[in-house]
Amino acid sequence: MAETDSIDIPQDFDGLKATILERKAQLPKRLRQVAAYALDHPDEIAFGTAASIATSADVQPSTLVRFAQHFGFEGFSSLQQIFRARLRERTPGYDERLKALSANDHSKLESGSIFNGFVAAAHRSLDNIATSVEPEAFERAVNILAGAETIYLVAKRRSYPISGYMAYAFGKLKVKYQMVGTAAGIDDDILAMVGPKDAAFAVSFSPYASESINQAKFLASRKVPVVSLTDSAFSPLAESSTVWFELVEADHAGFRSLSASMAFAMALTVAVAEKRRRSAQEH
Amino acid sequence: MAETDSIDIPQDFDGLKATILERKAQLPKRLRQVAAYALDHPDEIAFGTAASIATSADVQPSTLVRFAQHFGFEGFSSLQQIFRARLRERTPGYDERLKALSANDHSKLESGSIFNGFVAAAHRSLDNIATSVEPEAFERAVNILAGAETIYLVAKRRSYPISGYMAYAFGKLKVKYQMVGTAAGIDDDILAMVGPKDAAFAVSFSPYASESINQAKFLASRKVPVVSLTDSAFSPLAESSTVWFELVEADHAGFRSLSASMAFAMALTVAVAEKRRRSAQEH
DNA sequence: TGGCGAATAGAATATTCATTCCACCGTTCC
DNA sequence: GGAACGGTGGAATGAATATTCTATTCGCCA
Repeated sequence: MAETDSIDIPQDFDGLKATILERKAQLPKRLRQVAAYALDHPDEIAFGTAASIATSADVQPSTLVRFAQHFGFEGFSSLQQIFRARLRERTPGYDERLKALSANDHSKLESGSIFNGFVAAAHRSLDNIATSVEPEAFERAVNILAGAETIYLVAKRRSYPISGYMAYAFGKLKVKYQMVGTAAGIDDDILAMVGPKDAAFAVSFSPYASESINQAKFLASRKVPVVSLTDSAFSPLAESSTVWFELVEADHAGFRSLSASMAFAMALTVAVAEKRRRSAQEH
Repeated sequence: MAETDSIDIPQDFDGLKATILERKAQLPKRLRQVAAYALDHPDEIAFGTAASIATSADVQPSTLVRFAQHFGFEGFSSLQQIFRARLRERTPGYDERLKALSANDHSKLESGSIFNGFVAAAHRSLDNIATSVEPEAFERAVNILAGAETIYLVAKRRSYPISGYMAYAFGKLKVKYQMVGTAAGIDDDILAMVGPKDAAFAVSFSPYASESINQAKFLASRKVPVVSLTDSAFSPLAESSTVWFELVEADHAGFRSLSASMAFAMALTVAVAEKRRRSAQEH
């Protein structure tokens, strides 16, 4: 029926928008009406049903289908997917960064796309963290750790580099800390020394290392405040935590980024040291 | 039937999330499963159908309805509205988003500016890395490490988390590696075993840890190819390296980010494993 | 004015969907 | 040990949906 120029069916919202604007002049009355409505109310298209949209746009449902088919889509539903994808991907700055990435010539080489992928994932993670971490909670976490005598760092496996960095930075900043879980066996001895004046920072992402979870539980049972960083509100870590942060790292090829966690760890570390410096000055 | 406590039906996503977390412990198995999925994949709930979501969450469609009713909603559809509203409200415009960043911002609170600073520094680092790393050099580095029998990881202090991550990832990927510099004293013994079939990856940023430099020199003298990551063309590490990458991390308050280095390390790790997998398939 | 083709409206249809219902299972409480 | 109960899976149901089909209208040119 309609000439299915399968070559130039718009694949994303920007492409669709461009195509619509291009052909807008040649469009029949009702289809133009739909075009205008679609570009003015993209959210409605994304969420509404054909019937509800038709009513809003003062058009028949069948017109929507014809509109979609006119642009090469199979039907209204597949057109709608474009509008939905637009809302999904709506991570700020994401498009521009991706374009900048593909502009360099990494992708030409075999390993290049892997490199690009991880840089992009790191960007996404960072975009995400800025909105997901609540300033008040962060402030509370800083207060807890700044008030502690010794800060216990709990992290295993994939999270270990994070506590590793914090250990280094705390050392430089003359903040007393103790890593839990470096060498096997002595963890219990270390944990036996904790007191209510101390505090802990725990990091664990799915799949959660059972030792970290247990150690956090133990600390909580000893009335030691626990600040934790994890990837789900349902993380078993959250139960044992006084303050916890949900941080979903973007991934590439199944390997999750660590960039957001690292940035968080750095900020927390420095903020704690800064807080201590200030309160020391006051006395 | 279900006691419709019409007073506390969550009206927005945040309220719903709070309610879910509150009752999480008392939830039956399947409902908890749905709860976890819902909070971890809100976009899927917003756009998917009950059937598709049920499949993804490994649950029956009816369970979704029961879940919704359990929280006071009439059915799944009305619950879904909450998730859709969440996407609607997300400020779509780019400039609006910037406004949101500074308004919803951390900088009001004491520690907030520190947090923002580190996230921004991480972004800058990542923006930087994409242009400063040459694809050809990256490809060469991958080839060198992929061809090695054992990969020696050299990093101290601030760089240690990077090699720490690589060690974890290499372990998962079944790539033979050896960390140099974990415990004091045994480094020499470890290095005594290196052969020309091996390769090394060294990381060191200014101020360069002298041990890392010396170990890299030693490796080079043994004809072991060294891939290195450092922050200056004048780095003493560069002299001993077969391939080296200059990577300047942005800093906040004098603390340099690690995000770019981490992204680089991940990319390198996965690219090496991928290369090995492919060449293994060919034979 | 008359005729022709594209465009449209609106009913008809087939599909998909959320919801309901019921039988089964595992616990808990007499 | 058995009854009661909340939780669960899965099929049945009826509503709602996108799409198709056809009669009608509209715009255009002779």
